[in-house]
Amino acid sequence: MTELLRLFTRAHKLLRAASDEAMSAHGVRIGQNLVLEVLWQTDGLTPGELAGRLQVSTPTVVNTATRMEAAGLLVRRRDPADGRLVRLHLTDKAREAQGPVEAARRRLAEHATATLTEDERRHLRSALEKIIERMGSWPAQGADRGTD
Amino acid sequence: MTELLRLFTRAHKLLRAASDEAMSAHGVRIGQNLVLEVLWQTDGLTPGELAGRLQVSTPTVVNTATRMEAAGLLVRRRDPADGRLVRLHLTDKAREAQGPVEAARRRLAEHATATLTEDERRHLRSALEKIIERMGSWPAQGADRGTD
DNA sequence: GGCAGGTCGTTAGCGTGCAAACGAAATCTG
DNA sequence: CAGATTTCGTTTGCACGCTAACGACCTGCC
Repeated sequence: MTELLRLFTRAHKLLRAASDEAMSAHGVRIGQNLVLEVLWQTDGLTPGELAGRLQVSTPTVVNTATRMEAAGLLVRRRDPADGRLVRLHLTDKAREAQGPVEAARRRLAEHATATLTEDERRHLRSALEKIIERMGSWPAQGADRGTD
Repeated sequence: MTELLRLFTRAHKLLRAASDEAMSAHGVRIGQNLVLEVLWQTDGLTPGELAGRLQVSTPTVVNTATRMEAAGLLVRRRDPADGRLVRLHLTDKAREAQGPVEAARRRLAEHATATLTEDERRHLRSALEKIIERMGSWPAQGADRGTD
């Protein structure tokens, strides 16, 4: 039964490594991809907003943003109306990476599930959704953040 | 399609956090669990052997072992026959944790999949195995990558 | 026997996640 | 209006993965 957890860990590690490797070719590391996916849709969010959408802690977003800034993927701008806020804006470089990065991820997902039938993929997706849903009711988990 | 990767990441994060939280109550952190699972079966392995079994890099095992040593879960012993080797031996504390930790993980796995039918769990397990199998053939993964 | 090269564990440095402590800015109170 | 409180981002310090560089040890060859 707990072997399911092990399988999960193993599969995730492989997928993560492959994903990182695939995106690195386009100047994007795996942790930055989450941020990009949101900012490609909605530019100029704050670290806190991003953290909420990504279900990640704010320091994680801040640190990732710092690395992305160093990598020339985004710039920080102080919100003129509220001096506490910082708005993250993508650079052209980041926008140009969208196509290639999304394509790379699509290829990866297809490769990983190549030996699954369409039906199996649907089942997998469904099972993952159920698990995610279910884990919201884990004692120490659902308590605070996560309002998206 | 790539949403499957996102679901995977999300589910893994939730499971990992819950797992860590569940085991921390017994003095074991999530990264240490992999090492323990192997050493509970076969005590006295070297970092390199562990890394091989766990499909993890040797430095990862070394660092984890250092933390586990500090936590009183294992001791390092130089191999008398081969001075390069270090053998990792569990302490009583680590052996006593086996029951509780395994029980906690079993509870977690059952909780996470509580809304899945037995059939769905089997499908999930099968899908994960196929993905793991499949990822062995990802370009940069199994073999070393040439200059392409 | 001694040195070259291979095989170990370790260290250093980085990316990615977390929680807790901190400082600055806005807002709410008296 | 001034002080307390709340709300932000950031910093700090930790866990856990990785690669690359290093140092200790063993082995093989002369």
